[in-house]
Amino acid sequence: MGRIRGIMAEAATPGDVQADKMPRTERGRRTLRRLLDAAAQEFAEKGFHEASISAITTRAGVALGSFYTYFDSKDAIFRALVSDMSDGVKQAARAAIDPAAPALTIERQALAGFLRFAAEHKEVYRIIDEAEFVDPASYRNHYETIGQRITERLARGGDRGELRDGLGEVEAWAIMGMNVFLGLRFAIWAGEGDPDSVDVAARANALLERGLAPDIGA
Amino acid sequence: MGRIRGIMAEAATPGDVQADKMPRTERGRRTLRRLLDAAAQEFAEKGFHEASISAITTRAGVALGSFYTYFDSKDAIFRALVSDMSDGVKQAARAAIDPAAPALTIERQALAGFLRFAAEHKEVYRIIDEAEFVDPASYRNHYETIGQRITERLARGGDRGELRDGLGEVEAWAIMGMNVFLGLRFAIWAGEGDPDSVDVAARANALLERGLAPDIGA
DNA sequence: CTGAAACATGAACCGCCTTTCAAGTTTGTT
DNA sequence: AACAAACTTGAAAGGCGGTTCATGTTTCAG
Repeated sequence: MGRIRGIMAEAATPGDVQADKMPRTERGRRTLRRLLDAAAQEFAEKGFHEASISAITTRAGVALGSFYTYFDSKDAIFRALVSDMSDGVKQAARAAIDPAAPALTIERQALAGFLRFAAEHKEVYRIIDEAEFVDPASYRNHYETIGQRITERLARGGDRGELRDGLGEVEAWAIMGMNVFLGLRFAIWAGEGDPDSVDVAARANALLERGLAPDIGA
Repeated sequence: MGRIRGIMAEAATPGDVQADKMPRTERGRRTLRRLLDAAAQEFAEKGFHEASISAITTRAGVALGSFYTYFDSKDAIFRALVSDMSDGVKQAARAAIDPAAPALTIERQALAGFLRFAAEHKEVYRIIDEAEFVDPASYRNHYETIGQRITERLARGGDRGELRDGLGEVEAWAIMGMNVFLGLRFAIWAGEGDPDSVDVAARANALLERGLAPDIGA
């Protein structure tokens, strides 16, 4: 389960910290992991600006000064989290997909996987969303990467005759926006009487399959 | 064009400020308007936390202390802006719609109107988005209200036989997410070779009309 | 014209939080 | 064992920006 698990519960991976700050002992790796876990919680609960480094170090059970052994700044740890979580979202989606399935089935699986992931990792959702303001480049990169992947899937579906030809970036972003907002409404803000992931994904998929039009002959 | 125009170029409306802070003279109304305009720019450029009240008052050509004649806090002026801009978005969408048109046409008009509005008022987009973190209640209220409106339109379309029956909140949020992300990608982040509002709205509408499926007999 | 209310001013207060640093402790290697 | 590098520590520096306030000016009703 890759990097999310990595950051959130196990070992941190190289890309997350500047090279010169990478820990070289077991103790160092443990401290780094604690800081990242604590930061994920703190940022998720308070948001970037309300979160304080001293609260992060307290949560992590580490001295304030130790923070700067691993990160150059508050921004740096936030970026590390975003980068890791972005990878996590992508892997969760990929893991939910059966690449051999028909194009529409793939989209349904991707959405259902995303909804499940969002419900289980609300903090990921919030942190990536806040990156729009704290670390815009990462935010944009996150969605552009996902958009590309969907665009490719649509093209492949077209080649196979399972989808219309000529589908492109517009349709990909439409699908992505659909997925993100359904995640916000039915995973993050989920309420009592709301439909579950599977139902939501099925309804959204019906929309993708035949649009809003009445059934023929109905 | 209602409140956006109101805040952004003309008179401020009562709901935007606490009752006890409402200006009672012409001079006061002028100062309030300058503060709101300056704040819109400042928040859009810097984001809520990087924005400073002293920068807002400088922009507005007003003394620092005067700010507190009109607003209790930095949060308060942000909330006032969000509330106003939220109304502005809704009115822009409503203005773009011909209520007598067929259901799908209405959705296309709403999207095209939104895209045009977003392109012209990028600051609105950013400020409302940042409300997710600065003023979550307003953010949620904004999207829930819009979601309701779309839900109603879908139900009416169903009644008229122009759309499938049984469309509801899931479909409404799917459409809303689609619209928001298309706005982000093709209005806010618009690049050189990108399609214009009309093309994007047309393609999105085709998606709503018939989904992704191949044309029958193609 | 006049006085009270509305509004304007900007220096200073205040708390908060990021970041630094010099001194100490632990780890791992030779 | 012994030493260098890695790591830890928490006090305090250093800034910054939101908010207050006492004083001065403008507005406008009577």
